[in-house]
Amino acid sequence: MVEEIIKRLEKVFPDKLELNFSTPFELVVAVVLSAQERDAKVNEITKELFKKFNTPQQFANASLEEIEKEISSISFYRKKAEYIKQISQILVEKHGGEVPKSIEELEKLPGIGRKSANMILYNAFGINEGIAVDRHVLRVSQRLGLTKQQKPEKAEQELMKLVPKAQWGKFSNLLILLGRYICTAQKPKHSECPLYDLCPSIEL
DNA sequence: CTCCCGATAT
DNA sequence: ATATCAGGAG
Repeated sequence: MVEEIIKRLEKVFPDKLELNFSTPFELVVAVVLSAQERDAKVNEITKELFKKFNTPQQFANASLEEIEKEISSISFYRKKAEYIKQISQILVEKHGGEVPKSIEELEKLPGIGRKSANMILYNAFGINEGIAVDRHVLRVSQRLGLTKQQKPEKAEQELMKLVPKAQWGKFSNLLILLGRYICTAQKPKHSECPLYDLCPSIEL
């Protein structure tokens, strides 16, 4: 079931995020900005933002106001500016300016939770330590009958048993795109879905 | 569970 | 008008 899902989705979607980034650190910033926000919007903002600052050192030295100004059209921009500055300071002071490659260290960063940590590990470093379960992955997994859990952390535990470890990151990336474009929250586009015939939610 | 927060789809 | 959006912290 899961193998078939991945096989079909791979034909339609790429195994990557739609967030633009050129370094692991840029991905960290983009992921923080993407909370409750659309990727297109984040990309609009990071395009200009990364011209001004794109290293932890630069963000750590920037004032909160400078950062806020660059991202003010995004949701929760004050909190996000604060997180980005704090993360930058921590990376400079405790990680030699590098993004840590463990889920424990990533989760300690303010504004980075389990979902973001998983997303960064796979998409920056190719590491499969967990499955990033966001709203899309949760919704699509439930509709496909892969889990009935309502909480992302619980759903992740169940999904990790169903999906081969080597495919965790890919699975998440593919389900996000399916959820974004086809298996949408409202009015899912069943007729365009590559998983139409194996989805238990359709003939209800 | 509430707050953070603005843009956009419906 | 208002519901929702690639969450996380307190």
